Amino acid sequence: AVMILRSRFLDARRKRRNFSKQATEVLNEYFYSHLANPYPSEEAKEELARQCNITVSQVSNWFGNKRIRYKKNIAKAQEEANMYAAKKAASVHG
Amino acid sequence: MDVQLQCCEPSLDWAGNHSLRKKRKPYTKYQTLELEKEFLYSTYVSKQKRWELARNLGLTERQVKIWFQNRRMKDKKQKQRGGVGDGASLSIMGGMLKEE
DNA sequence: GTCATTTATCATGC
DNA sequence: GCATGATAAATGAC
Repeated sequence: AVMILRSRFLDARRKRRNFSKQATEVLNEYFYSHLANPYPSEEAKEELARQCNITVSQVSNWFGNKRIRYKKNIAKAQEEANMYAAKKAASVHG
Repeated sequence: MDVQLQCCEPSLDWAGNHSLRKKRKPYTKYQTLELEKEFLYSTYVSKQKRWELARNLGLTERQVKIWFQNRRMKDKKQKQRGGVGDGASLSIMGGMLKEE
């Protein structure tokens, strides 16, 4: 029980703040200019962290979330496109 | 939002299908509590203890092993982050106590 | 073993 | 109500 209380304090989710607009801009700029390989090196992460005034871990978190969510949106958009393409094809032949 | 359409170059090899991966399944409070309890005694678990934990908690030995690995990483990360006393005031404690 | 990830989930912001 | 940042399971490189 005591352990749970301590974990509540250590859990930073309960005090999450959105990054500044400038920070998000810097991160997005790097992400989309390295879209072929959006995996910044440790040095690049430190530089990004310095520019954005956040920690290296936060930079890693941001890129992790960005990659999976970007990929998911692409997949969803593609799925939607295929669905409407199939619907159109069916209506034409029907 | 990531509504930047792939107009020219959809060749993102890094976005490969890892979809055969086993889905993440959160552990129960009891499972986590027992694992944390054992972690207090030792951050490394013996093979014998690992077998017992797996059997008692309905987990595989691999899951117990990986839990301790992740838990050690979490512990290291917390220690790097300057310990427990991060300026949290005691007044917030009251709100937490009645949650459990 | 560590450690950077992937992925789902959690908790919060708005 | 989702967008977003952080964390919890799970994998794989080394």
